[in-house]
Amino acid sequence: MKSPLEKARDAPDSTKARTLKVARRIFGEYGFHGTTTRMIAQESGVDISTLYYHWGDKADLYEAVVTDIDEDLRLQLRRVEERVAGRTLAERLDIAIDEMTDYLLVHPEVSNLVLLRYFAKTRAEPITDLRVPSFVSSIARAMKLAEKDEPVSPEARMQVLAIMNAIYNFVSGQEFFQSVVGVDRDRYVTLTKETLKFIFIPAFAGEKSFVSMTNRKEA
Amino acid sequence: MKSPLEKARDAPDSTKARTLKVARRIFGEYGFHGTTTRMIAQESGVDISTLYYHWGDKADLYEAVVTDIDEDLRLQLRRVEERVAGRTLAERLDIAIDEMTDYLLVHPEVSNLVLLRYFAKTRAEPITDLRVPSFVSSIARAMKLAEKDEPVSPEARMQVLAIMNAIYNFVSGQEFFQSVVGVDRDRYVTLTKETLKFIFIPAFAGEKSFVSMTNRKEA
DNA sequence: CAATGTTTCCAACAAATGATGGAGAAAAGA
DNA sequence: TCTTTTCTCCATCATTTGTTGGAAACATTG
Repeated sequence: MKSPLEKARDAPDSTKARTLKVARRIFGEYGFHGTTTRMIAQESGVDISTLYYHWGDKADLYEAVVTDIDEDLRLQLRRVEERVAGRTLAERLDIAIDEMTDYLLVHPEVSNLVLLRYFAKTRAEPITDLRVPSFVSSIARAMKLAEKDEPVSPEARMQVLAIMNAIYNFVSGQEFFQSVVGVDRDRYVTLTKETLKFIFIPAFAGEKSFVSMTNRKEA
Repeated sequence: MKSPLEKARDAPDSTKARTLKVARRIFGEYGFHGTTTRMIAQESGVDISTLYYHWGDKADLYEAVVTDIDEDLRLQLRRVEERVAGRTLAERLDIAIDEMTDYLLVHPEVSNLVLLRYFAKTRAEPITDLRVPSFVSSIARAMKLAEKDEPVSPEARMQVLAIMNAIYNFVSGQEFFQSVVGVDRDRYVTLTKETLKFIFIPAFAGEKSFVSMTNRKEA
């Protein structure tokens, strides 16, 4: 038995699948309260009541979007994980930054939605949780910041969050930051990757990187 | 002749000043569309029409909030700049991270509002621009990422944005990230500072930091 | 084909929300 | 004190927004 969400994924041309895709984009751009059901219906070329027929009320649709995005992100993280297996830490970071940046630039609503859930409250808190905690652990393990079968330390979790957030920020803030930096889109993408590597590779794979974080008092 | 905003700042107990303060907080928590004028009025203990009397319509009030926050942030950046003058780059980073983190934790609506303006569209785009571009340049100069009277390079701008965003994210995402990391608030604050230093000090002041990212002028 | 189930749209409603006019209270100025 | 100005609230309005009932169109099954 398939869940409604899985059904929508199966038939990508169906009205239901199309409305979900549009909802992802618009919720990602305007946030929960900035999005109206009419905006989604109109962009989908569908009557508003059709939306309610398929997805229930606005909060239900939003939950479906969050679940859908979480699943996409999980798959993408797994792909990257496979791609970097067996490499050195510096190489893994290099590849992961490239791949995640490229992926998110094609699906900006993913990072948009994640960031908005981090930073903006909704008046009636939605029920669905992001699967960020499990993603963070799995990335920390892939980076060998934790031993297999050992719990991932708070330090390692914070470091993973810092990396993920830095990528999300540059992707979702593209429009704004591009104008601050004063470059065109291609250059911005290149600069994003270069900057991320410039910052993170020394910290995790530089010469001093095995001096543990907590013992490091000076600099 | 004083602007209305300056007047509100002068008399911190006035209704007008109080409503602005409440508006800062609520716009920061819920974003523009997630905030209703009634929420602000109620939290301020004031009738809704009093709000309109003082500030004009919702967009006008929002603009006043943005301007107000921009000014606070500018002052804080200047304070930090003075505090770190004459030190080494590693020390400057160390101090700046501590100071900015502490400041933003006391005024979380500042980073909330900035981040929401980066990442969330509003249906009717507000007119006021954040003064981020000028802040970025001035920080880059303070970090000696650019020579005096020379334009600040795109590379340097990106690096400054990365630092600012990392701090903003950990402060504004505190509630969410704290639960991901599984620590109490005090520990989270400590971890935030440690993680930021762990990441940024090697990149900018570590041994390999003079291998230029492109053609970064060093200190 | 007939009958049944599914999908879509039109029209409408109720609540929430942004906004205002006007009366009175409070403060400032004469 | 009287007058004028500033401020606050109550009542109300118009629009937007979330949501639904029901009829028609379409598809599926017997």
